Amino acid sequence: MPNRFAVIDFETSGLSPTVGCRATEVAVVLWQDGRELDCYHSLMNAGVRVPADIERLTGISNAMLRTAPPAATVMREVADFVGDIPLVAHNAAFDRKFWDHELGLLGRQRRQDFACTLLLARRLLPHAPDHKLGTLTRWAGLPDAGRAHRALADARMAAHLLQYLLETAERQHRRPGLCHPQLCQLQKVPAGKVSDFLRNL
DNA sequence: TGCCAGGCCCTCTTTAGGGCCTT
Repeated sequence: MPNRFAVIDFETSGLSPTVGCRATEVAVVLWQDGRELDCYHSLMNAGVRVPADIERLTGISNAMLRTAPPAATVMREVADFVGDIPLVAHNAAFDRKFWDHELGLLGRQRRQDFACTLLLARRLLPHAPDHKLGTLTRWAGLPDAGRAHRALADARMAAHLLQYLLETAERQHRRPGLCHPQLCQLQKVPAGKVSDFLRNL
């Protein structure tokens, strides 16, 4: 059975759907056995205005969104693309709440858990300068995937980081090929118990 | 005009506070 992951990243109009923020761009990288198999990427028009500071951060302008496909169309496509493949994101709590919210607007529900490269990096890479996606990418010497804070580049960076984390677990703890349920368990283990947890898997 | 969230994790903690991350 191949070890497959759907690594997802949203760009949004703000930090939380609970205050009216919506997704503006989504990308999913289908990652299997250390390489990208396929990807989905689209801007999405949810009918919200992007604040100027977020326009500057992401480079996604309101003019770009006016001509983007409707959010509902994009979400149907990306949900069908992902299917029941296990999801991964950097700071998954953020992407999970937008995934759940946007699917909810379609009357659909999430079908799988999220693994989080931020939580995993805090456990497996405790000596990194910090655990921002960009910092970890540079610190670990991972490939430059393009402009940061665009969904496809960030999803590709997170996919390479996931691979680096899997290889770190293999190199440091002799645990090859951790699967998604094991990653979801590992990300909740107290930082001082990582070696014990991996040894006893 | 400026601000808005929330889960995780550490510590000067646990009857709490604040930094880290995401946009």
